[in-house]
Amino acid sequence: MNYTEVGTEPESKIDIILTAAQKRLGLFGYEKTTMQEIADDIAMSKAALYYYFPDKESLFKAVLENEQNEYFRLIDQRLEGLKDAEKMITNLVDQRQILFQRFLNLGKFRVADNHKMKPLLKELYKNLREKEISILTKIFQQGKDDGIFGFDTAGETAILFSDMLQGIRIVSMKRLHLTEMSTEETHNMKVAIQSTTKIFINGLKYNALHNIKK
Amino acid sequence: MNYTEVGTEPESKIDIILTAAQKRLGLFGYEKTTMQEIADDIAMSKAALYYYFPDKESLFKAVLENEQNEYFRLIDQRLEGLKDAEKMITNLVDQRQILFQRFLNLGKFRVADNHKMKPLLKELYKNLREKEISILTKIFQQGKDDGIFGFDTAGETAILFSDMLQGIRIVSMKRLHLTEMSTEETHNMKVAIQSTTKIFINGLKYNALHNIKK
DNA sequence: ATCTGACCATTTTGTTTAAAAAGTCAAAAG
DNA sequence: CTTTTGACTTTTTAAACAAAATGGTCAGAT
Repeated sequence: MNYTEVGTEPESKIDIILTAAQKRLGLFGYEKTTMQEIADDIAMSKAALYYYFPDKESLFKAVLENEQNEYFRLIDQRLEGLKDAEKMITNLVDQRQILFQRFLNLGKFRVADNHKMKPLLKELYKNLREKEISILTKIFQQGKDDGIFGFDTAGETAILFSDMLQGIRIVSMKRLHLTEMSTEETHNMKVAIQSTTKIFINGLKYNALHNIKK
Repeated sequence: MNYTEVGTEPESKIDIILTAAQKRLGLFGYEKTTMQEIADDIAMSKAALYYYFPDKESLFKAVLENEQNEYFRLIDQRLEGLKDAEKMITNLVDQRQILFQRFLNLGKFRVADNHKMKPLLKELYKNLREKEISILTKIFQQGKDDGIFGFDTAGETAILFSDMLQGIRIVSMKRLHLTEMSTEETHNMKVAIQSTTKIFINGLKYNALHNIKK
């Protein structure tokens, strides 16, 4: 099209590429998506893609970074205005669950064929974890300042909690077929995570009541 | 040797085979251990192994079942005489950690190359989990009866706790090289598990204090 | 009843070759 | 000057095949 669309922001070329790459990644995963296919999808030459991104990895890294930013944007939005540390935690946990669903659909966790993707994902995941722990640390610290949570250090507690959530997710996943995940199974996982979160929070409350530091 | 050793139980052939298989499994894992090698280790022909075990899988399954039985024997021993539910839980967690170390050395969790072992391990692991949950359920129920724990059902709580422990273990593992595990890293994992256990237990105590069912 | 060497069947591993995909670049288009 | 392209090179994957290794069997020896 040689005219600017009306009533909608003209997407930048980079965004067009990212969107196409995101679709392919979600449908087929990293290895089953070729640069040529992405180029064809948006009526571009493959060489043009390399004008915007130095290599395939950078392109898909950008796609995943987009996803990640969107997640933290939503988290901020959800936590905005909340004063109660417990509510903030449960909200974050819920949102995390939604992100997880998206990443599932996005093929991020298609463990089967992500041999090549691993180094890419590792770095990205590390970043995700760090940011999440940073948010959790603030919330836990606030809960301590308000006198409802008790623990030694907020940072360590945040790490424990984050790892625990991640662990339950993995264990739940392992118990079913990696290819599919029914709504019921998703629900069971959600309940498990919520129940454990509840107990964990109550554990911190117990500590506060009994002046337990560690 | 054609004489019976003095002062020591003459090991049965089956035990000799199992011991050799266990050593190899610990050093090299399932796939990197051949029946021929085991046979050579104990100066036997490969065919003789097949006289005692119908196939490779059965042999290694027997090895792992041995390990598992040993674990539960130690658990029973440790819990014997304990009345306090909290102490029982922490004891079980400690013992579990030791089992995990052994299984690590034994190559059980060498995720890298256990493609073939999976069906075998899956069944065995399911059994381990069920027994463990059964023990945990009893302990939790006792804690509830004693009025120190609060929850809806002991069984569900046991499952949550078991999955949580397993999850933390996996997450800790993932963060380091699969091939090696230093004593420091082992220690960190142990601390993480103990801390989380503490918080979980306190969460149940909190529930008891506040008459929370769910 | 226990064990063996020789044997078979299946899997795994290497090797070669062809196709596909990643990545480059000089030059064209606007 | 920025963006885009077709033609090109290099690297990676896939297929096909042969060779080696391994699991498993069996008649017969001890």
